[in-house]
Amino acid sequence: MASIREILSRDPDGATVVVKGWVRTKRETKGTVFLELNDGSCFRNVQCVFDAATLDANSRNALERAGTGAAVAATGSLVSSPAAGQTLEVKASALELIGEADPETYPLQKKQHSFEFLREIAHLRPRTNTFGAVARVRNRMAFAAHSFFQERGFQYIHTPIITASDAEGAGEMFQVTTLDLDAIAKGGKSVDYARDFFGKRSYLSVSGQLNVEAYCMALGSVYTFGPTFRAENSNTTRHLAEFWMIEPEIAFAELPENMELAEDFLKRLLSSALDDCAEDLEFFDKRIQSGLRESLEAVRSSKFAHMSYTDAVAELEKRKDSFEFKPFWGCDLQTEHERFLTEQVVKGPLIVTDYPKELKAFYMRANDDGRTVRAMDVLVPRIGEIIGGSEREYRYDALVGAMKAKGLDPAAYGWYLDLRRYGTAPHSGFGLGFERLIRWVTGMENIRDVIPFPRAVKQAEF
RNA sequence: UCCCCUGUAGCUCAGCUGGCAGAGCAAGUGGCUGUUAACCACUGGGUCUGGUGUUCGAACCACCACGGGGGAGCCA
Repeated sequence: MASIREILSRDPDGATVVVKGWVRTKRETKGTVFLELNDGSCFRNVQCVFDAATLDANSRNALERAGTGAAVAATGSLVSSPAAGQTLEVKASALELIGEADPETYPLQKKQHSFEFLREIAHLRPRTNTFGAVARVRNRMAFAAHSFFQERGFQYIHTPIITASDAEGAGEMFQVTTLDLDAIAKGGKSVDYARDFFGKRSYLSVSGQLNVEAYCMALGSVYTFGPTFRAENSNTTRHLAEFWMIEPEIAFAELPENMELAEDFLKRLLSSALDDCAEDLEFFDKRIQSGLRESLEAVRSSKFAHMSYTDAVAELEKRKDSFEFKPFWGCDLQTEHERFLTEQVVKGPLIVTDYPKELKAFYMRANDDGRTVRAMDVLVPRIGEIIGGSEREYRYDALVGAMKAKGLDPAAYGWYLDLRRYGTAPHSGFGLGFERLIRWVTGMENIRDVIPFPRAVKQAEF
């Protein structure tokens, strides 16, 4: 059986084809019925044309009951279409109704639905234009990410999802337990984690970075691409409790090389979207966010701007009055600051480097000035921070000092410190939020609409 | 966690100062010789999110709960 994508690429030579898919719309005139089928293989539908008078009873009955959402198989010949709107169509001679969709109750109609409504039927929304396109782009972006790294000799490392380290320092964690919480609550006793599955408290990982650093110090260029869990009580269009993160880590590399990698990586992903998902992107450009393609094209052919945190703050201070939060050296860059820098100052992606050490994690390489670290955040217009990375602190004493300064116990990081004790070397890496990338590439506003089944605060349906 | 908005038909919404529950789309039926957001006509469709209160009378006012959205913080 050929996919609709494949069928639509053929010549209209009258050959017999069987199209299996789901009915998107049905249009009827007295003698002719038009059925548009989609099978998810591409954005476009294939139009099947039925002459009711020439159909046998079975097909006529199937056609009558084939409403929006029904699964059907149409048999006919592939011909060029006499009407505008499509070049090819299937002149159908038979229709089989595979799975009915009662039009009285099927929630999807042949009209536009709000994303809020579609979120409530997440199991059916992939059957819409928008969510089908999102899924295809998402797939392609994952493929492009692997291709990019594999072509450059990076090794894909599977870092653990469960961790017993409660101090990875990247946010609230979900606790994992096999203890019977109901029984413990009823018993009124305190929890004895020694009796838990791992013999101690354990959590879902908030980052694969610390683990992948170990493999970086053995295999050179490595990356992770896996699910990540954050139990933050954040309710925004850009946070999820469960999301996918890509984290490359490169050995013997300092910050400039890291920035170059991040820029090459993002450009490669954009190129793949523009070239490999042209049809889907055309839809996003037309219906979701106008000017999308042009802005992605512009990024692809631009050079990312670079700015130190200190210079960024100086830039912001010039326009102090236009901000709700007044910028000052040492402040965290607010959303409004990030947007100003990317959308007004550099009008494109911006890499901000060398943040005050107080704002960043313990593992970042300290600069000689004693007050900044070699961090780099990639900010993009509309989205804000899409990548957070750094050169890592590879000097044992400096790393222990940074831990203590942050109130962390070096003893809890024994194996991580071993990496600095034996054959340590400069290395750098970053984390890319995959869903944020998809938001950027598709123009979709809400991060819950670029992952199939979103998990967020008070939201774990489906 | 904080701030703001919102909840009325399957969907998107209107509903004035408190006085008989509305529209468009969808669905059903009929019509139409090729439609493509098809078109035309007709029909059915409601616990106005839930609770409590105020009132002769509540979709509308007050309070509480729940759901949805947006913004901020946290971050990827």
